[in-house]
Amino acid sequence: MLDDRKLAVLRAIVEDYVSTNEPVGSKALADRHNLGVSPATIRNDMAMLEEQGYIAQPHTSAGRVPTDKGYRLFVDRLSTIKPLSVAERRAIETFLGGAYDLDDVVTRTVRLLAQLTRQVAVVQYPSLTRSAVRHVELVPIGPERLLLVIITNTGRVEQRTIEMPEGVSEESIAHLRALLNAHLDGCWLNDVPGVVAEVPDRLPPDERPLAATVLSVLLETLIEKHEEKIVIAGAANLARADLSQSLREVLEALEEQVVLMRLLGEMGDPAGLTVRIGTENPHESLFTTSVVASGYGAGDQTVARLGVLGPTRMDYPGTMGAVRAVARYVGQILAGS
Amino acid sequence: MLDDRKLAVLRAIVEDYVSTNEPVGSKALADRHNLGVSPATIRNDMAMLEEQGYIAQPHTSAGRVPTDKGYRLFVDRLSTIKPLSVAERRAIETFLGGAYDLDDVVTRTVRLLAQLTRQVAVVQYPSLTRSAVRHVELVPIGPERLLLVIITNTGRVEQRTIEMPEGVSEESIAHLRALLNAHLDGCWLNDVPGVVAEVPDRLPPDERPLAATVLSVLLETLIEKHEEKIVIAGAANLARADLSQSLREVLEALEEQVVLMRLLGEMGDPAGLTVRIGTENPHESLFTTSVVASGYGAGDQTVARLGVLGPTRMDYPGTMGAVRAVARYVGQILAGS
DNA sequence: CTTGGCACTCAAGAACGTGGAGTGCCAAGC
DNA sequence: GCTTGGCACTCCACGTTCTTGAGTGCCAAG
Repeated sequence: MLDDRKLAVLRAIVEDYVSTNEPVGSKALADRHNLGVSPATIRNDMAMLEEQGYIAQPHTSAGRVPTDKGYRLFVDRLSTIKPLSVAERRAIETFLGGAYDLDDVVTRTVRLLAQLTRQVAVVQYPSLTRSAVRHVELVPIGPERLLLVIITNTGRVEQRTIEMPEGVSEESIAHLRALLNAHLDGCWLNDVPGVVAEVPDRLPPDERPLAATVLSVLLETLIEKHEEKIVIAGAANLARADLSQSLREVLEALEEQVVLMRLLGEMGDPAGLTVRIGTENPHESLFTTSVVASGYGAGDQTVARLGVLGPTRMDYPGTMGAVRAVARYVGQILAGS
Repeated sequence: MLDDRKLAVLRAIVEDYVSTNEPVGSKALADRHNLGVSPATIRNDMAMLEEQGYIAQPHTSAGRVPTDKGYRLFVDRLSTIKPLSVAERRAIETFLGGAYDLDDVVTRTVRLLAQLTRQVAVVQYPSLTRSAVRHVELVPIGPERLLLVIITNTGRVEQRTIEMPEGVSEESIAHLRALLNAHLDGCWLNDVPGVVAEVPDRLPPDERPLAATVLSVLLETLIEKHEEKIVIAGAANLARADLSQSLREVLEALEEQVVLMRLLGEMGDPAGLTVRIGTENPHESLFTTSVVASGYGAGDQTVARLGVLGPTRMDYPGTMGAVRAVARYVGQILAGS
């Protein structure tokens, strides 16, 4: 159905369209790529490609533009991920190497990705649910207040202040802290609720009110923060790409946490690269955009996702290379720290 | 030079232009506002206002548009800050009331402000330098690591991990912690370096290496985080306002931390409302925009700033009302928590 | 199957006209 | 001296028309 030459034509169309942003005609194709055939032949091929839905004309007597389906075929079968240049790799290393805490890693990553791809970058914080407790701390601050700090093995630190019942002794607090750490150290956050349920029983009755308060806040924190944090950068790059009328919709969508979550969350393969093109996206405002995303994490394990969003008319090989490289490098950083 | 009627005309021009987004002519003015004079008279007044630079025509035979100077006069002398409606006040209270930690307060505030004004909102985190230490905590995590947590009276919590020298005992850590808290509690962050300098002298020699490490990290944290954090929301509102060609520039400017800092930082009166119009802004990309900002803080003391950015063609009275109200309310929240 | 030729289509841009909102100026009126 | 209606003038916005040229589909010959 689609012989090699037709595929070559499709590839050429995608490449030309991406670089020129103008519908590409048969003559231009014959000139710029040496396909070894005449424009007329290419026209025949194009007619067939159009019939099958891989390309379309904005109007009669205009050149062809790839459809979502065309981009999909291009990504799946006609392109190879483009490795980064040495300079780019070096830039990543120096830029991310200087980070000194998780916040810093994440913000640097998102900016780097935006700059590298010249598109909108989206990075999800390492998820709590896929992390384990490294340490729990209870710090009295003032007579009736306590600070609860939870540190995870992904370097994330959550804190909440707690109003204490009156008349709680230092020892009770120390005792509870010891107990919590004994039970929770290394515990997957998913499992925390189960483990924690039995803690009050092991305490003397007079310490139970404190424990109840602290535990309810602790669980609340884990659940509420389950709503995971996402940062974006490079929104200005959207203005460069001429999504014109839909630009505002896209910007609005990007400000909704929920949409962003779905954007990254519903990607197929959790570890590898995923590309979602145009109408494949989960939200109507993003039908004119594509998303290239990847999981990342310390070692093999995926703890969160990152990616970029841009017009469907996007340099897929380059973008995919950048996303993959950044994801890997962030993984190394997380593993090493 | 400018009698009352001319000022009334200017006010009417600003109001009409803001609401219609079209150059306003003498006839429209006479119709919509009852100035008690004929269009011809208004034309004379307009000629004079133009001569003095308060208004301008986009081209001959078009209506008039306020200049930056015109807006300035309007803001300074012709308008009064518009108090929020009861519904709006209630919305602020319920929306901000539910916040449970500083991060939450700040993100809710910025979103609220964006929604209320339908513009881009900018909120600066309460600055460290203008805060005081409330508590310092040292938490051992793992055999060779320590977590340093600094809690300020503005609710901000900073944490850093520290690589420990080997063979440090629990007691040494507890000792250092006690000493730090004794010295630093209530201490202005500005004064921390001075206070901290003498701490090592009071320790037995074998605890000094630990102290040195911890103190250097502590100081580093205070200095580095001096670079203050800013969050924005509502960028999509920029697309609605038709800054058209400059939209991209504005978006780019908003992504630069430095520009944002200057935007809020260089405003005059630290406590009250400040308005900066068009070319009064510190960055060329923002010459088509105006900024309405205010300090906020617990009690009287200003610990940071917040504000909104929009086209110069902006509803100043309404925006100023919203910014002032939100700033006050955030102040109350900070004071109460 | 490929290719050159050819008639056809249609968006984009230039050229042109025109309607109307808005102005400045002037002379008459209060 | 300020205000006002009248009036000529300007010039943008908008619609119409024409032209141009890139690009197509089809066909008959190679």
